[in-house]
Amino acid sequence: MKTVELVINLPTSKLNTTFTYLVPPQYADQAVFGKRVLVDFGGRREEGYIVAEQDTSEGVELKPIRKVLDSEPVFDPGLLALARWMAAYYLCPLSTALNLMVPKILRKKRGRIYVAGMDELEYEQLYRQGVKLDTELLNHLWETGGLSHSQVRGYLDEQTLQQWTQQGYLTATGTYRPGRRVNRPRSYILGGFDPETELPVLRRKAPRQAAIMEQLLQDGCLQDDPGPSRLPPASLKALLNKGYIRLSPVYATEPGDALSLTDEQQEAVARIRAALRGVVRTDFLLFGVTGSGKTEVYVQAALTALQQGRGVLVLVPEIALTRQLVEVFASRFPDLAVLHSAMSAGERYEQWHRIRAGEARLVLGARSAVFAPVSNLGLIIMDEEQENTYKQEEVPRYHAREVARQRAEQASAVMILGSATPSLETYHAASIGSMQLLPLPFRIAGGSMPRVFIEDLKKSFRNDSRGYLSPLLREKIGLNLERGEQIILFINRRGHSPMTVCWECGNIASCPSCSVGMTYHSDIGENVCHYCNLHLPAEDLCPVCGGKHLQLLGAGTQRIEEHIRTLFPQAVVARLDVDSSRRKGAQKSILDRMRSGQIDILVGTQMVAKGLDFPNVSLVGVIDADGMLNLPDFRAGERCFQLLVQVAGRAGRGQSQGEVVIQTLNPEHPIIELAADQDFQGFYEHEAHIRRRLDYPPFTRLLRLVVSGEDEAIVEKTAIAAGHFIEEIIDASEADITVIGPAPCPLARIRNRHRYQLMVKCRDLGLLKSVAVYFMVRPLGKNVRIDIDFDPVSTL
DNA sequence: AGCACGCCGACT
DNA sequence: GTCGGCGTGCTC
Repeated sequence: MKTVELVINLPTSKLNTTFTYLVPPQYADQAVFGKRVLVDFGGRREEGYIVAEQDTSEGVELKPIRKVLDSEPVFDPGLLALARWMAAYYLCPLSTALNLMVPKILRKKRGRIYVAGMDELEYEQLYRQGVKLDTELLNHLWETGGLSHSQVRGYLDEQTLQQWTQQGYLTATGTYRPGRRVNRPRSYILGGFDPETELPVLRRKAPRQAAIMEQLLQDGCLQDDPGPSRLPPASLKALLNKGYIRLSPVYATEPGDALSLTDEQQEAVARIRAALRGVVRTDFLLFGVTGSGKTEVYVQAALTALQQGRGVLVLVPEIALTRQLVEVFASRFPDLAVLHSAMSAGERYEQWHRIRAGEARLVLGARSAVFAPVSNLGLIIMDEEQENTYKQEEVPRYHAREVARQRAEQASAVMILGSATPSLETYHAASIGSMQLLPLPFRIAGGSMPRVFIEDLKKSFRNDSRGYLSPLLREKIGLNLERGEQIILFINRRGHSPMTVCWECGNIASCPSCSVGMTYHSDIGENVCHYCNLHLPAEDLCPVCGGKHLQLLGAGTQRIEEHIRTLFPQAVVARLDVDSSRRKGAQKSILDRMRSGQIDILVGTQMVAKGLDFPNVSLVGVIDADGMLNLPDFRAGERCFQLLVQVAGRAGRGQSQGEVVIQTLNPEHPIIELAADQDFQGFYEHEAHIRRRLDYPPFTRLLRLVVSGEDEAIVEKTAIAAGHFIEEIIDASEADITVIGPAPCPLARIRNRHRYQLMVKCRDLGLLKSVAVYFMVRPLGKNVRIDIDFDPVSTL
């Protein structure tokens, strides 16, 4: 008899084991690796993932599977191995990790199906207890494994159906057959076809195929768009089968005839190619300043892997902020599959399906694309590897970089991490030789690095206290406008102003459920909490004392935008932040207007710092560098450096020399000075020194425990108890573990939950895990939650 | 996750 | 004397 090993789809690590079920003969063909099935588990109906198929000698008492839910497998053995690794590394339920592999549309059941809530034997018992159901219906259900709503209605009225479902005699479930796939255009090219001999034959026997071939011979390429003008599918299929035509190849350019590459690019490409051809896999750090031509190296590496018949995965922080990279890939690789969050579930599924079917061998997407079902993976490229968006902040809290590294290892694939400002972890790995460093130190367009001015706000405030722009920045903006050049102003805070203070009672408007101030948003006239997104109307009078003297302190993008408009009424000003680009297409329209020169000054949050390439921008102003520097997070310095270098890189990408003005209260701060010099090496040494001394990553492993709950006293008590427990482990093992805290999180309360955190530092990952396991297996108490985060990126 | 089994406090 | 708290263990 056939049996299957199942992972039950319930979110507990306790179920990271498999259960064996019997496959009734009628399901033998359908119940295969990677599909989901419905089973009786612990007295109820649950879903299980098939992770192995076996045969067993008869006589073993096993429960049978009830139904096969998928029409096609949702993961392959490689992805299962990756999920297993995630479950072990991040200590999450295996089923939760497997869920990540399944496209969302396949997580929603379609076509409601009713199955019997009991088998024959169980029914006999019920019958003896006086429960009388419709035997004919039950027999039908047992035979077929499930009937549709209308079929069941053939036996029962709606009310009885509802009643029986409620009592558990019937179970409503469904299958995971997705909706219709969206047809997408395909292009075909000539296969093996000899017009001289084969065309006349075709004309006689299959005139429609002949017509297609004539068209193709004439144009060289054939586009088949869905819709009324669609080519006859049967003819295309016949031609494909004969090998006369082929689906258009994956790449447009031959790897040989690369665009002219610089020496450094050639060297990088050569080393990546060697690794792709070699036996020992290698990870690379492609370290290149903005404009140094990383993209072309990616493209060449991808071409090589595809030529070897291997798949390629390209990961980007966010599709919307990486449009230029996406466009390059889309134009060079017509069969690229793109996965992003703005797509409908159906569109994503269509892409997922193309990847799984091997139709698309190159996949580009954000974080979750690391789980795309690419087979025979040869290369993973991760652009802007330092970006925090690669870290998922919900369970499982994985980091796509680490998952990618693991996937590359399992698939013997090459990995390239690309950045102009690598994370400390990655650069450290490169400097100790566990990754190969590929430097691209120069801008290829020949553009020089921008000239950076550090403006001491203390000094300019003494001279002129008006507004948020120093006289220097104001003057430079004026000059730039006269020259008809564009300007980017960067302020890492959205909204109008982060603080509303009452000068009569001293009250500061703050969120009722979080321990943060409300940010005033002038466009909607509301106060917004940036943590729980609560909107409250902004009042004219103080809500506490009724006082009239409310003042808005500090500035965000909206206030800077208004300020600029009054200072430079002749200029066209636009704002780019999540608020201004929330409406669909709004962001694209702002960027297009910027590109075509309709906008003179673009004010924005870190969105303006990333990946934009506007040749006519010759001035970048950083309104407030200190806000980034003084966050209570050990990575604040690193983040500040990265943002400053990135935003500075927006200046002078065209002909003229770019200028950058950094406004700060701490002009001598090493991070500011190093960023002004664009001195990554200096920054690395500076920051690595601090991290080593304070024992922070990359010199140790970090585990963050957040205890949260509505009752602050209980939360504090639990956190302290947790701390004591860890201390005991430390004593017992005499290992080098350090515990910091417990202490209230910098954001001490979010959504009405008080939060305390503990940081556990230890070089030995195994030991850190044993600490975490304790808290996972045994939740500490009622009304308190403990969240576990390995390698946290934020500690707020 | 849900549910059963199992050992200690306030009550019809 | 019971009813019920949730701690521990199990689900093929």
